[in-house]
Formats: sequence, structure tokens, C-alpha cells
Amino acid sequence: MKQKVTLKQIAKELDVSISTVSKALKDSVEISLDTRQKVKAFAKLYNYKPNNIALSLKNRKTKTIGVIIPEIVHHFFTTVIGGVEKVANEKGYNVIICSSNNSFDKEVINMEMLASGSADGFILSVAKETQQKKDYHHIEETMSQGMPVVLFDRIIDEVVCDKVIIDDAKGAQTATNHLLSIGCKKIAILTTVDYISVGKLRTNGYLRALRAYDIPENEEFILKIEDIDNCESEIEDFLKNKDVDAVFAVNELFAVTAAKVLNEQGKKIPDDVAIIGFTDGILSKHFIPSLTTISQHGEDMGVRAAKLLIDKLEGDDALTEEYRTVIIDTNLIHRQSTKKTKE
Amino acid sequence: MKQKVTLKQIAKELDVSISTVSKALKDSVEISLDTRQKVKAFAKLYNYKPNNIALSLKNRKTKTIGVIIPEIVHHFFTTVIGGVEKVANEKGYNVIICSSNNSFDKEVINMEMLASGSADGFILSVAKETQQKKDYHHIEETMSQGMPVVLFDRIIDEVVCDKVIIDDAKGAQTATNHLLSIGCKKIAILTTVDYISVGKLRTNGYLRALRAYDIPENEEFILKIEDIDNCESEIEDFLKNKDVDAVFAVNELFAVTAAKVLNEQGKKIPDDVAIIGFTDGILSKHFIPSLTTISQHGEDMGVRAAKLLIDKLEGDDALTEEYRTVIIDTNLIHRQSTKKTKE
DNA sequence: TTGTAAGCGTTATCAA
DNA sequence: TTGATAACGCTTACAA
Repeated sequence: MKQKVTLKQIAKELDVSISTVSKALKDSVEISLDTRQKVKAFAKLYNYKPNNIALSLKNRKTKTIGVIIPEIVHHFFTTVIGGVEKVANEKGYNVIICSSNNSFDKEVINMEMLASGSADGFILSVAKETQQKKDYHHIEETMSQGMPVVLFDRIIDEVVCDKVIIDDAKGAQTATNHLLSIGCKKIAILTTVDYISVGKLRTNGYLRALRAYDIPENEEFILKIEDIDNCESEIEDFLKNKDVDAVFAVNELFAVTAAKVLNEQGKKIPDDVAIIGFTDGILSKHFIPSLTTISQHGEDMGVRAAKLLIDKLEGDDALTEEYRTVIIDTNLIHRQSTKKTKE
Repeated sequence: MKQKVTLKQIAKELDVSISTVSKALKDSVEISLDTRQKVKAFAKLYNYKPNNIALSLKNRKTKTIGVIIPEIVHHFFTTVIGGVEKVANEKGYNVIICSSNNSFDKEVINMEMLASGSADGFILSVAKETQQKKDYHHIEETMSQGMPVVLFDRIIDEVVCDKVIIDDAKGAQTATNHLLSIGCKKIAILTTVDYISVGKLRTNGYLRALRAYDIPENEEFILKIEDIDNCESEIEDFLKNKDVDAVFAVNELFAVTAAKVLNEQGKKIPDDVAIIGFTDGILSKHFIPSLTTISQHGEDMGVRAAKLLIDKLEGDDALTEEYRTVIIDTNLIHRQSTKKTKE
């Protein structure tokens, strides 16, 4: 089992100095053509690759971006990562992905680990628990140590940094408006508990849309779900014997589960009940009937977040104190679950 | 904007030597209790964290595992990552995830990048293009440089290393047998082109099951799909006017697409046509009807792969030349798409 | 044209 | 009990 070859070894073999080898490999004119060629041939033969760790230490930058997301098994976040990787690769950056699993502790650990040498900056969507605890010291600390942070999707208002978000309230309003425009009047919302920022904003958008249509807010039509992964029984109870003609769900899972529950209750979608979701993932697309949804453009978010971060990383220090918030447009994707055939 | 604090700075502030600080922070008995406390208090105050990069350089290991997968937007792979992370975190390893996007070049680039200092070993599922090209030099090279590699799912027989796979053929056989056992006779298979190892194996399992039931192989019932993401029209054409009573699909997307197409053709699932898929992802679970499927236990695969790798990483060199292949059990998850109600 | 030496942040060995 | 020094692999002034 060979070891990785270093400059030192090449230098010894060729009986020159380390710096000669280093310069030769960089095609420095300081070194004679002859030596250069000799060194390069040798390096190639032994498959020399500069050691990134040593370079990072020397340059005091790692050329890698740390991405921390609440859940890796989640289509939306993976599309964001796709966008980040695209930009990062173009600009010669590496991407390290860690998931917090929605745990505050794991988020802190991951961040500190990457912050202590592995990443130059962060792209982060905070864990559910972090939003609940309102403890952001790890983020503040990271920034105060000179590492820029870009927050996306699940952001924190109190933290001053670059941000990439969608207008959640507006998206929800668009969704609700669409339901209203096709004649729905009894519109239920399946949303999350309020401490999840995006859930709350979407709830607000829904309410705003109703108000604009002079429809009174009805507590009975609002279900705030805490445990996202076990939402079925809650949704079932909520929807049981409820006279609704539309459901707006703030994520795919709620939307699909609602469809399933309504199905079992003998309701037809979209004729009896129209459904509209949030996040354009594979579930919405492949479900029968396919689900109308608000697209969040995850990849775009990733692209913008990466650009913001790299700008900070490579920008003049002068610009450093300027923080931007990029708002990505959402749009309605019309599918079968809101196509009324009768009426 | 503060900079990260180093031993050197602490040493200067406290007017002691760097090595004293280093030892004090490690609670070395060499250092007086007094100094130890003073140093530790100061380090805490300034939030000192040892620089991982420097440690990596010194120890010549990074304590991180590189994971390279064909696609990050893919539920199965993310579950595997979940398993890897679990073990890695327990054992004090960091996980870096890169996606090859099914591109050979990107796989090579990612691997070389991580290999040159960022990771101690690899967990890898090869890109489609790599399987097609049969060029494995990057993997061989990485191993010859002393970095262990564990291949999973899409493995390469020719490469000698640790592997974690499922018995794809057996899983497919189980699936097909199940269809046969509920009375299906005209079973179509939606599979991938042969150069994708898992696709081929699953096709073989399907054929083997048919043979055991003395059902002749029928070319007409086999569809080999090249472009996985645009399978709909192909599946539609294939299924059009075809008299089948069951479909076995080698992945979720094919299964769901088949269901959709059959639906549009007025066929009822499972009564007219039963469907069984492969990979227990969210699509199968939430589809209506829910899809019977072969579970690949992605998380388990990740767990085993990580264990194999860490064993190699931490094992005695004596064990180094021993390679293991772990076969993860698959099992059939019964759902609605194969529950015949009439007959 | 080539080589020496310092430095990136740490730890370990040895000397004081 | 503390400190100087070398080393990990690399780059880069500066000296030869």
C-alpha cells in the first residue's frame, strides 16, 4: 500500500530542494525548463496531488462551503443543495453537507466542527428545535469569528446576515386566492405550529387572502400540527365530518395525507374538495390526482445563497458589513387537484 | 470582526509558551494546577477551538468520511446517508457528502478532491456513467494511496474492496413470486438498461422467478428504460393495449408512473393489474393505492457501510487485506397495490 | 537557476 | 513546572 506522495519525497528522489519542486510544478520561470519538465514528469508518474489540508492551513482558507439543513431526507432541501453545488463547483468550492436532524444540539455540534477549520462559510436552514429555543449563539459566534453565514428558508429575523427566502405569506395568499377564485368558500388550512417561521407566515398569507374576500376567519378550519411526521390521525380527526370544499396544506406531506384521508371518506378530489400544497416535490407531481402547488424553486434558492456567500468570502472587506435578503419568487403550478370539472 | 483565536495568541496574552497552553488545555499533570486553570478560563472566555485543519495535518488523518452518491435528490441515497451519519457521529467522524450527478467526470473530480486531504476513506455508489464506461482508475488509485473505499448499492465487481449490497436478484424474485402467488400470470417488468448493475440483477431475478413457475420468458413483457427521468412516454407506449395482469418495476418512479398510465387507460389497481415496486420510499408509501414494494433498508446499508469503513480506518494493518461483502436483507412490504379483492 | 527559512496551528519530545 | 524545537505539507520571500 503506497502512501500519498509529497513534495519532500519528489525532492529527495530528484535530489533537488522542496521549493524547487514546488516552483517547477507551478511552471515558475525561475526554474530551468529542464528541471521543470523533469519534475513534472516525475510528479505525474507518481500521481502527485497537492495536499489540500496543508494548503488550507497555509492559506487560511479551505475553499469549502458548509451546508447545514434540518433534514437530508427531504426533497426541498436536496434541491437547494443541488443549486449550491452548481455554483460552488463553478467557483472552485467544495461543499460539505451536514444534517441537524432538526436537533439544536446537532446543529451546534456540526457548525462548530465545520467552523473550526473545515469550512470558510455557511449556508444554513435552522432546525425546528433552534427556532423553538431561540438560541442562536452558535450562529452569532461563527459570524463573529469572521465566517459569513447565509440563512435560507427557515431563517431567523433576529440574526443579521444574508438571507434567501421566499415570500411565504404571499405564496400562501396566492394559493388561497386560487382556491377562492375557483369558487371554494370553506377552505381549511393544514399548517404547522407557529414557532416554525415558514408555517406561521403561510398561515398569515392564508388569513390575509380570506380577509380580502371578506370571509371571516374560522378557527375550526385551522389545524396546527406539531408532529409533522405523524400527521395522519390528526388530519383524519380534523377532516372528519367537516364541511370543507378546499384544503390548503403548507407542505407536501400534509397535502398528500389530506388527499388520502378525504379519499377514504369518500370525497372526490377535486370535485368535492380541491387541494393545494406547498413545495413542488415528487409527491405532488406523481400523486393521482396530481397536486396543484406553490413552487419554492429550491435550486434557485441554493444558487442565490451560494452566490451571496461566495461574494462575501471573496469580496473586499469594505463590503462586509452589508447584508442582503434575496426573495425568490414563488409560483403556482396548476395541476389536477384544483381543476373543477362540474359547477 | 474578530479572528479565530489560536494557541499562540493565548500564549502571548498569558505570557507563557505555546506548548504550556497546549498542555494546560489537555489537563496535563505536567502543568501546575494554577496555570491550567488560568489557561482554561482564558480559552473559554475567548471561545478557543482547536483548528481541525492543523490537527489533520499533524495527525495525517482528517476524521472525516467522504460519501459520493449518484444523486442527492433521491430518497434511497439520503436514507443511506442517514445511516452513515449515525455511525460516523457516534465514532467521532465527520461526513462530507458529494454528488456525482451520475457524471463520471464529476465523480472523479469529487473523489480526487476529497482524496487529497479532506477525507480518510470513502463510501461510494458509482455513477451511471461510470458503470457504462467501466473506468475505475479513480477508485483504484484512491485505494492504492491507502484510503479505504466501501462500495454500496451500485457496486463494481471488478474492484476489490468492501461492499454493501442487497441481493437484488433475490429481491426481484421475491417480488415476482408474490405476484405469481396471488395469481398473476402476465407479469411485465419495467427495468433499466443492463449496464446498470442493480437493474440487470433485478431483471435476472424476475426471469428466475418466472422460470421456476414454468412461465416462458416473453420479450414483449420486458421494457428496459435508459432515460430514467423521462420514462413516462416510454412506459405509456409499452403498456398500451398490452394484456398484463401485473407490473414489476425496479424502482419507485417506474412503479408510480406505471400506476398513473394504467389509471389513465382505465385499468384498476390492483384488481385489473397488480403493481410492485422496488425501494421503499415516500412515493410508494403515500401513493393511492399504496404500493407494495421491496424494501432496501437504506439506513441499514449506510450503517453497515460506515462500520466497514471505520473498521478499516482504525483496524490493524494486518486486517487490511481482507475484504468483506455485506448483503443486507430485503423484504416485501405488503400494501394495497397487490391486494386482489375479487378473483 | 536553485536553495534556505519562516510560517500556517498543533502536538510531542526533550531540555531546562 | 515550563519552554524550545521539530514535524505534518505546502508556499514564498529572500539569499546564494
